[in-house]
Amino acid sequence: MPNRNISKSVIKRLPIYLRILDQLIRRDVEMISSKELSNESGFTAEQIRKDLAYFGAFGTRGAGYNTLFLREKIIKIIGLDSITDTIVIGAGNLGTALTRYNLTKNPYVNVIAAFDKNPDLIGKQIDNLEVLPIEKAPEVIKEYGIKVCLITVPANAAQEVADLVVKHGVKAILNFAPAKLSVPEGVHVHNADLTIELQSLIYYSSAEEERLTRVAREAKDKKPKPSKSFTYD
Amino acid sequence: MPNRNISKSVIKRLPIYLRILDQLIRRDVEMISSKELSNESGFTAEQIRKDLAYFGAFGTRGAGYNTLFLREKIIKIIGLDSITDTIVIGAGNLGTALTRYNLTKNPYVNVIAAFDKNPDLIGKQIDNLEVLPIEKAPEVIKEYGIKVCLITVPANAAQEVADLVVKHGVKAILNFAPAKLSVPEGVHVHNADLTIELQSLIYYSSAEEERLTRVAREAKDKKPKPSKSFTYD
DNA sequence: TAGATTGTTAATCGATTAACAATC
DNA sequence: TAGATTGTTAATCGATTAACAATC
Repeated sequence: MPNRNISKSVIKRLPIYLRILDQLIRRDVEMISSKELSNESGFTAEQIRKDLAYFGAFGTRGAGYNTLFLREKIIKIIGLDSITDTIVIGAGNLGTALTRYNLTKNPYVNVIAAFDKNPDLIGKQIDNLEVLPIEKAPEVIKEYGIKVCLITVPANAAQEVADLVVKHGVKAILNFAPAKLSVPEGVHVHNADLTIELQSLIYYSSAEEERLTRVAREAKDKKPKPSKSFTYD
Repeated sequence: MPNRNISKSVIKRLPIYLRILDQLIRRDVEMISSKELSNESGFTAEQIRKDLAYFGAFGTRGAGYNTLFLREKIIKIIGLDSITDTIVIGAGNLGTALTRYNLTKNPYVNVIAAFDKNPDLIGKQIDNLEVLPIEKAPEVIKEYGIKVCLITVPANAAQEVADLVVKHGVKAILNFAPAKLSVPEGVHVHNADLTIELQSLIYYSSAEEERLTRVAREAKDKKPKPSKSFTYD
C-alpha cells in the first residue's frame, strides 16, 4: 500500500538503487536479491526492502527483484520516465562545469539553458549552449515548463535568483550558493554547499579527541564578559 | 562535558553556524542568542544550543553567545584553526571548477595541487596551479601531509584513486564520482554525488501523489515471472 | 530583583534494525 | 516439498523537541 509522506532519507537512496540497477542491467544481470543490493550499495538488505515496500511489492519471494522491472519502477517513482529539462543560473566556473557535466553524464536530465547577469559571461559558449542574460530566464522557464533549477551564483545574489525562478514556476532548486534560501511552501531546496561538505570532512581528518578536550578546557577559562553593545537587532 | 562520538548531523551543522558567525562579525554584531541564530540558520534554537553544548558551555545565560568567541571555538572544534591543504584528483570540468572555487572562496582550505592521468590535461594551468600527473600524488601527499582529498575522476577510476591516496595517508575524501568507495576503518568518505542530489530533487518537482498511486497499481499487474537465468553471481 | 537566555534532562518522534510469517 | 527471499510488523536505537532549573 503506497504510503504518502515518504521520508527524505528514503528518497535520497532511490537514485543510488537506480544507479546500481543500471550497472547490473549493463552486465545482463536479470535478478538481484536485497542481500546483493546491500553489498553493492552499502545499505542493509532490510533497509532496501523496506524502502522499496513503501511504493509497492516489486520483488518475488524466494527469487529477489527483476532488475529491469525494478529499474522501471524506480524511474517512475522518482519521475525520471521523461527527460527533465533544467536550467543553470550562474555561469561561472561551477555553473559551467555543471552544465557540461549534466549534458554528458546524466541520461535523465537535460540542461537546456544557462544564465548570468555578468555581461562578460553572456554570450559565452558552453558546449553548444550560449549563456543568456538572466532577464531571459522567466521566458525560458515558462516556455519549457521548467520545474527544476540549479543555482550557482554568489551567496549574495542567491535569494534574489531563487525568488525570480520560483515566481515563474520552478518547484525545486539545487542550491550551490553558501546561503540559506527562503522559499514558499511547496518549493523544495536541496543545498549542495561544497564548502560545508569540505569543512565537515576536515573535522574527521585529524584526531578529534584531543582537539575537543582542549576546546572544552579553554572555554571555561577564557569566556569573555558579556556586553550588550552592538547586539544583533 | 565534551561527549565523544558526536553524530554526523551535528558536525554538518557546525560549518553553517560558522558561516553565519562570519557574517555577523562582518556586521559588527557582538552577541547573538540561539533564537536569533535559529532565524538565520533555519535550525531550532533548542537544537543549536544542544549542538554547541556537546563541546562546552560557550554562552552566557541571559545574554547569548559572543560571536567572536563562539566562532573561535567552532573553528577549533572543526579543526580549521590552521589552513587545511588539500588536493584535487581529476582535472576535468568539475575538478577544475572546484580547484578555482576553493582557492578563492574558502579562507580555511587551500587546494595545493591538482592531478590527472590524461596526458591532454597534464600541464594545463588552473589559475596558478599546473595539473600534475597522478604518479606525483603520493609524493605531494607525503611532503605536505595531505589528509583531505577531493576526487573528481570518472566512476570507474574512483576506487583506484581512493586506494592510492589512502595508502599514502589521506584520511578524508570528498567523493564526487558516482561510485561507492570502499575505504579502511578510520578513513572518512563524504559523497557529493550531484546526479543523486538532482534526481532526488526531481522527485519533489512534480505531483508525487498520482505518480505513486500509478506505480503501485501497475506493480500488481505487470510483475514479470521470476527467472533464474543470468542471475547475479 | 526581574527578565532573559543558556545548558541539561526528560519526552517525543522518526528512522533503522531485527524478526518472522508469507510465499515463490 | 525444501530452500530462499520478500514484505511487514515489532523492537530498538538515535536524533529532535519540549520543558525547565540554573544563572547571568
